[in-house]
Amino acid sequence: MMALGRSTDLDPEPVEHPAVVNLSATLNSGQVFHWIATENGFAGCIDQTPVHLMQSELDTPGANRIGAAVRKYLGIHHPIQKILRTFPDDPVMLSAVQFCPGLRVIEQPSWECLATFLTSALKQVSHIRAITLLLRERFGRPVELDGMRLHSYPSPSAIARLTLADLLACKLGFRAQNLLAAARLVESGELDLLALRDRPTKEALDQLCRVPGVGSKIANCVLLFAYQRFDCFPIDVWVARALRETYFPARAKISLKEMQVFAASYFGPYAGYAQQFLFHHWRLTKGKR
DNA sequence: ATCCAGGATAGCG
DNA sequence: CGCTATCATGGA
Repeated sequence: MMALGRSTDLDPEPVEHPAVVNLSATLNSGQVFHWIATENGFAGCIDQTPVHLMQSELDTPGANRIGAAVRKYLGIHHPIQKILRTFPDDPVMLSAVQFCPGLRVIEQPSWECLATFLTSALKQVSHIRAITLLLRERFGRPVELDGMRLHSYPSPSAIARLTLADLLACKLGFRAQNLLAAARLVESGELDLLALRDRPTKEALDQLCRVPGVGSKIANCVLLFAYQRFDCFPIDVWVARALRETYFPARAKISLKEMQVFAASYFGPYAGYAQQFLFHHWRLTKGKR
């Protein structure tokens, strides 16, 4: 519908730093799974709105005239230099940032984020992507963009009225029941994703963990990627590996709890942002994928 | 063929 | 508290 850089709405506050966002890295760094590469950018939906994102438009000087929804989604307003300065000054952190300085933590719609990470459990990024695109195709709202047919993520109510078999047919496996239960919790109002915005982090984590299939890791992902709680530090297999090998090299075993305690004190107020650099770097260099 | 993936959880000691 | 088996599915 609206391409980058065509918005006419006034922006009273110019972007503090020019947008130095690496679009492809950001959209393929395991925080969002539905963007489709095109000849000159990426096509997908921001919530219900189809958008064609282009690196070239992010790089042009007038980038602060990019549509407000896009700016918000991509975190273009994040004070990235300031954030980077809060990171611990160690060689591993440094090389992770140097590996991909344009990586950003984006801001996703809460339901979409919760649902996709529910389906992410014990799955590779490519699998999560396949599942997400299937769910969108079958149960999302179809929209058109530059001759392409895209789909928004299915709403809680759309999923709540499905059968288990519908979801199993999307390769969800043991995650199907969890997604169905989550959709019904949101649909019934028992889980209020809007209200989470105003709750303290600890309480929001507890609320999210009441959803079957959501534990510490996924809850932290949702708070980080949807609610912009930059101190939240999800620990998946890759980050756990990075932490063990880097900060506890002599120890045979290190518990998840120990790593959480360490991360909370070591990485600073933007620990979650640091975590995303570590994850991206580790997965792409140590994972040979 | 075997191992592993942006995990969570029940059951056990 | 910590440890373990188990849960589907597909790519490497």
